[in-house]
Amino acid sequence: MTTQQREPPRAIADEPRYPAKRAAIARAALGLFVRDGYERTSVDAIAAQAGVSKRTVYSHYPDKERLFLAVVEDTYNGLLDQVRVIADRELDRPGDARQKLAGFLRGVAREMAGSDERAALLHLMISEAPRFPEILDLWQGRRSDRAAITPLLARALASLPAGSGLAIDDPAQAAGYLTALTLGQVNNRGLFGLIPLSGDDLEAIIMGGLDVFLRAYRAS
Amino acid sequence: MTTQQREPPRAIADEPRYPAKRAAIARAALGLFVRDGYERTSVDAIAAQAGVSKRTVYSHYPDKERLFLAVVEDTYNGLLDQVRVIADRELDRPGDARQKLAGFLRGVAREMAGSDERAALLHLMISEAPRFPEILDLWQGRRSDRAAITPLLARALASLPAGSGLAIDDPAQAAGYLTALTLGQVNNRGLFGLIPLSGDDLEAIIMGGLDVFLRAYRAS
DNA sequence: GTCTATATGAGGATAGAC
DNA sequence: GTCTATCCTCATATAGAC
Repeated sequence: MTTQQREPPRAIADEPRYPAKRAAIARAALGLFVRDGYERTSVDAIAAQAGVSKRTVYSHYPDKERLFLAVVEDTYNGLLDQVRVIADRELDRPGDARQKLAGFLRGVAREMAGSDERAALLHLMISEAPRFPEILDLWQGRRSDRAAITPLLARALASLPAGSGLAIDDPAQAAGYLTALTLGQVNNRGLFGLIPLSGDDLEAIIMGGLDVFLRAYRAS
Repeated sequence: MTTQQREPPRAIADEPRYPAKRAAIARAALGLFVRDGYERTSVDAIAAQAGVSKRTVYSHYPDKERLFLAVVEDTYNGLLDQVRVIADRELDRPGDARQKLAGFLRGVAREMAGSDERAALLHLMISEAPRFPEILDLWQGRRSDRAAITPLLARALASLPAGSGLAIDDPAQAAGYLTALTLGQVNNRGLFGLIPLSGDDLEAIIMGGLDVFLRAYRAS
């Protein structure tokens, strides 16, 4: 047994490491899953779309289910990471409550509805959740350390200064209502990414809902 | 050609008339479709569940797609009919605005979330909408003469007397916000029937959302 | 990368029951 | 003459083998 000079990419049981091919597979799988759903997407089609052989797919992922869960989880976590970035940028900067909340909600709405794939991911998750308990866990934050949207809003609402003109006694509950009035409306009107919403639509929905919220919670 | 004395159930091309069997098929199909989704439900399973042969399924419905659309449309229309009944009972009776709206919204929420099949129907419609344009039409009211929920609320809001304590200049828009705060929340929290909601949950969501709405639109 | 084993589904067809 | 039970064909899928 001679010692090896170079370490070729090792093929460990289920997870060889050819990052480029793995990424191509994941991208192809995501695109097809969100377009056609889990059941109607064949591993053959994913391999073809990724430009690899089916064998290569199965050398990176043990089976179709785990490929599906992996790409959903990765994409969803990426979306939550983006939400975090938007929160850091918009919620902590100077300005009145309306400006801060509008900046955050607009940013998140554009992030969700702006890209077809991101928008359709939520639709895919809802559609397949009954058959994949892991997706329910993801949705409810039990499978990720990323902060979800409503808790971020709750924190922002809780930290509003006294002079903000708002009277919020239960920030978590209020954040739920604000989400329902804005992002929830985006999801419902767009049927979770099914019906494309224009930037103007998004703006009208977000700002209209935000103003209803502010009227309900204005200090009197 | 002798005239016939009795008219046996005629087998017209696609639609013979054995109402009992047809109903059994429709019931079985609905149950399996909402539980497993369109793709994972086989016509064999539907036939078995209905206690008929597969051939009989195909003698009542030309193919799986149209069976699916028929049961979805019938069930959805039945749900809208129920909403209409609740509206007639709750919205037109005496009482203040809060009582009337609460009665209506609570009734609709219970109708939607109370029965597993009714709740899961919305989930099924959303899930399969990308592949069935007819479902999008149904959802958007282009395929049925039934009034949808938000227009009923808009009419109720528009007819509130001046002394109601509410100031609503755009009833249609306000109805949208009220729906988002109440029934939209029910759908989002319960993931469209995926997560069961107790009666107490429903009550808290509906009344909380309604009170936010009333605060936002109170005459000042 | 192709080839194969195995399974499952849609939809049609045939033979018999009542 | 309509419904049931069964078989058949064709297409397509997963997963593994070479």
